Amino acid sequence: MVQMMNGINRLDIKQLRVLQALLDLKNLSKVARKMGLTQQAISEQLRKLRDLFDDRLFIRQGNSMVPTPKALSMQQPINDILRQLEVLLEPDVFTPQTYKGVFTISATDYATQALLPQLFNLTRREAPNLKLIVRDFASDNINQLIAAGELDLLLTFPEFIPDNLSYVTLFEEQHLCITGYKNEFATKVLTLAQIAAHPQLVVSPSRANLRGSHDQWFAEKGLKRNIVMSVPSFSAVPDILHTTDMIAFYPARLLPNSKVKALKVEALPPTFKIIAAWHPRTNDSGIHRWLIEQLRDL
Amino acid sequence: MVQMMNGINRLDIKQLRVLQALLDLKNLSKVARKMGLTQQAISEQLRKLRDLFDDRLFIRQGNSMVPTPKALSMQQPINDILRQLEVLLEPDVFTPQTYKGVFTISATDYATQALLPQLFNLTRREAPNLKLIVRDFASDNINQLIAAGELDLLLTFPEFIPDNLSYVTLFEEQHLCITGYKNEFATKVLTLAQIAAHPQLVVSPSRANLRGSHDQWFAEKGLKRNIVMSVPSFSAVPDILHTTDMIAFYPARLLPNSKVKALKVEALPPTFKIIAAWHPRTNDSGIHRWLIEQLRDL
DNA sequence: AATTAGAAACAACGTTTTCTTGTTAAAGAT
DNA sequence: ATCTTTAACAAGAAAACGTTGTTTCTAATT
Repeated sequence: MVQMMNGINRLDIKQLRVLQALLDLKNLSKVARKMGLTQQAISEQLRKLRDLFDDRLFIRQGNSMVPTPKALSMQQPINDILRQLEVLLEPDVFTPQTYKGVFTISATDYATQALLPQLFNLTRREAPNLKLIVRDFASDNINQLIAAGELDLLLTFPEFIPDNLSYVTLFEEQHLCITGYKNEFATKVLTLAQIAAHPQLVVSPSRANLRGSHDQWFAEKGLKRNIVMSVPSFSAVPDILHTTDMIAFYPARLLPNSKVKALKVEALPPTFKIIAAWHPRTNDSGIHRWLIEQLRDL
Repeated sequence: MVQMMNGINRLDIKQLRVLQALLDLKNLSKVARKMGLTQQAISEQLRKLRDLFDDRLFIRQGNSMVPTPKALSMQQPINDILRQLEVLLEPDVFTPQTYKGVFTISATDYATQALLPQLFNLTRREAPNLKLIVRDFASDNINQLIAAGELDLLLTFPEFIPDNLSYVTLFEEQHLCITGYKNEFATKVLTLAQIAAHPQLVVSPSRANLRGSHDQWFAEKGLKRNIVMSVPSFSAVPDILHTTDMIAFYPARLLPNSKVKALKVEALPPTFKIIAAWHPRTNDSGIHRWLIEQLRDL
């Protein structure tokens, strides 16, 4: 790993621009004026270019400098390279239609069901060259993954995100009380006591236990829920309710569903928020901003 | 034409290499080691890059630097640009099969007939992307044209080329004495006196007059040629001889020709040289060297 | 919780590069 | 022949770059 001071390291973009201008104007003084420098400076750059390319490059012919074949042969490549450099420096306007890349989202089970189908649908149409990877939301090593850039976006509940991340609330969600569609329940409004007493199913994505997200809310009202079953994901709930007489609290956005129906209850549990969170380093990223914007508008 | 010190002029190839290496290694110290510099130097370059692109580019995450989306999006273009720069710096090996360009040859009437058909044939096969332009050889403004790069190569006689040009002799040519194929001449060897006395045609490309290139040679032998006609180009000679009883001195390389036949003469006029000449600035040009090589081998 | 190790950032200074002013030399143009 | 234009050469000023020395940050370990 020695400092190699031959070839590319001796070349400078400014020198390329000098060469380009010389090929165009064939006159050092004009190039100097164009670039806001003195003729002597251009002469010196030309000397270095000659040394570097081992070719005179331009031969003085009276009042104009005639390019050598070597110089002429470099014109096109130099123009190409300089144009690419300009593109590189242009502050990039994000255009979903042409954006090409892979984007990794970590989403909770709920977010996957409530948001991603529509998001996929949208991106297939609006950003056909964008590839999305969805990973399970594993709240323990989130920090590592997102810090290392292995995750680009989190779709989850506020309580799960580390506080060094940026985030926006996408929407508020309401749990409704549901049961299998053919279960015969009173059509009249149920009291919370009746609900609490009924055998019920909870979803516990993170830890497998018989505790539900609204236990606290029931407790405040002096009630204890009759939880008899716990599953790790929302997706199984309708199927289970369909064949049993259990009830469950189920996010409104995942309804309607042909296998279940909502029950009328005297009070609804507190709403909860769904947020999108990302690492602050991606605050200015076009793809992030666009995707988050789309998620908010779904 | 003000000195615009924003954007491309602030960027440096070395900085691009730093960025490339950072994207690869994600660690300033390692990049520094790889490039034979100190960590501090890389840090300073990164600072400038951040300023230039208005983006943090890399966020420190413990022992590694995580690239921002902006930095990631620049990886491919930067790799492309750097590779193109390397190609630019490689001393180019000339390969006729891929060479693309226009080459302008100024050739005398004779050279056009004696060399160019075979050269065209060869280049179509060996250098399919090379375009050749042939111009009449006008000896008075040759210097200007070749100095200005409007002519790449001259195919002519040594006496016509300015002495600041480089040249090689392609071959020596012999004039033969010819007449129309059905003319009834003695089959025995003709004396120079007989030739001189016979009505004859000369070719005077440059100045229209009744003087031929071998007048001097005849004069040395005390003879004066009976020149009765002058044409500006060799190509018309066989047609004219075909329908008259004239004779002419005609380059051996343009024979045989169905319309004329060579006569036996007691002595042949001096040979003459055909040279290829070019501007010294193109001494090292691949295409020049290749074409001249081909012409010598024809 | 304190310590340690690895790494980036900041600061000051020396070196190299680049640009400028001044001048010379070469090639056309008047 | 003289004048003008323009490239090249020279020396010094200014800017950029890289180095050593030091501080700050972060994560891993005790």
